[in-house]
Amino acid sequence: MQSQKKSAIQPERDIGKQLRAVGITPTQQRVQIAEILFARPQHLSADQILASVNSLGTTASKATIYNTLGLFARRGLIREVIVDPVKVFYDSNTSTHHHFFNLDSGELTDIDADKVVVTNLPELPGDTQLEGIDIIFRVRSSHPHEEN
Amino acid sequence: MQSQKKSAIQPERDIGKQLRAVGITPTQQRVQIAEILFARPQHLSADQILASVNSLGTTASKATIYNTLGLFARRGLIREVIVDPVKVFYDSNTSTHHHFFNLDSGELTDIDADKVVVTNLPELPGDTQLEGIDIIFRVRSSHPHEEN
DNA sequence: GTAGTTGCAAAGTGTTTGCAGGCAG
DNA sequence: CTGCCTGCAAACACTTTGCAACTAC
Repeated sequence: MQSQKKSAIQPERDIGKQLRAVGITPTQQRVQIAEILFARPQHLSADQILASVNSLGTTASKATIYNTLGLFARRGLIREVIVDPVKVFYDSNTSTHHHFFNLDSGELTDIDADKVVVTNLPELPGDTQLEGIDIIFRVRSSHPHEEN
Repeated sequence: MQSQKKSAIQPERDIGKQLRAVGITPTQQRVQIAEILFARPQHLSADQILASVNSLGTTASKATIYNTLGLFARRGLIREVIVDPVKVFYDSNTSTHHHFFNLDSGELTDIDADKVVVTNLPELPGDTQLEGIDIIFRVRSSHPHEEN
């Protein structure tokens, strides 16, 4: 009984544990940022996270946001999604999956891994190891569209 | 005989035609940029193109490089490759294919379309149309690697 | 107490823009 | 001649960095 816990009751504690589990000291700011990200699977930009953190009382600086996101990503807690030339998205869903990227709205949507089957994997260039596969379906909202 | 031409003899003329074919006025700079890009299938950044153009005698400004690359991409002459958060690559190979991206060297390599078979295409989000599919294999050079 | 973290502001990058002068047709 | 291009420099947006003050443990 003492090893059981109802999740979502004290998220802070759990998040602290989660961070420690990957060797990250759980500071106020990091826990705050993690709470926002891990609340549900989602795609957020550094800016959005900064805004969320600061609207929740505690503050974090831009520098800390970027440091923390980079750290989380290196530790595998989140995934960087590079689809927009202008900014990076951070995805709190780390299970294998892919994305729709709406070029008009800038919106990012998940695609279940089993929806896209990749066969015939190519052989890697000499002396490299695979870090990850990104599959992005670029879509546009269907209004008639001028090309210029 | 008059409608035959040995390619690569007067590339400028051909490129002029190619540009006109997609409704682009072939100015000096645009032809110059197109020549570099179309010389062979390759992946170049705006910076690299600027350097190439300027080392070839004719000059083009940064603004013109960006304008031209954007224009070429919209007209389908080249393809923008978004893999590096820091800069866009322009790919003069417009046939369907995918990429290896070496995170250590920043190098981009082609993968033939038939090497990667995607089955089970997901259905698009309501009211959108597919613009393109990007598949990127992120790899690292195989030296032991510290994570921090 | 001490290593590690944070915040601020300044610097850095790639890219975009405004506008005067220039070139293509 | 006229509208479209080009170049310059300034503006931009995102991200990174340097360094002093602060916090976790």
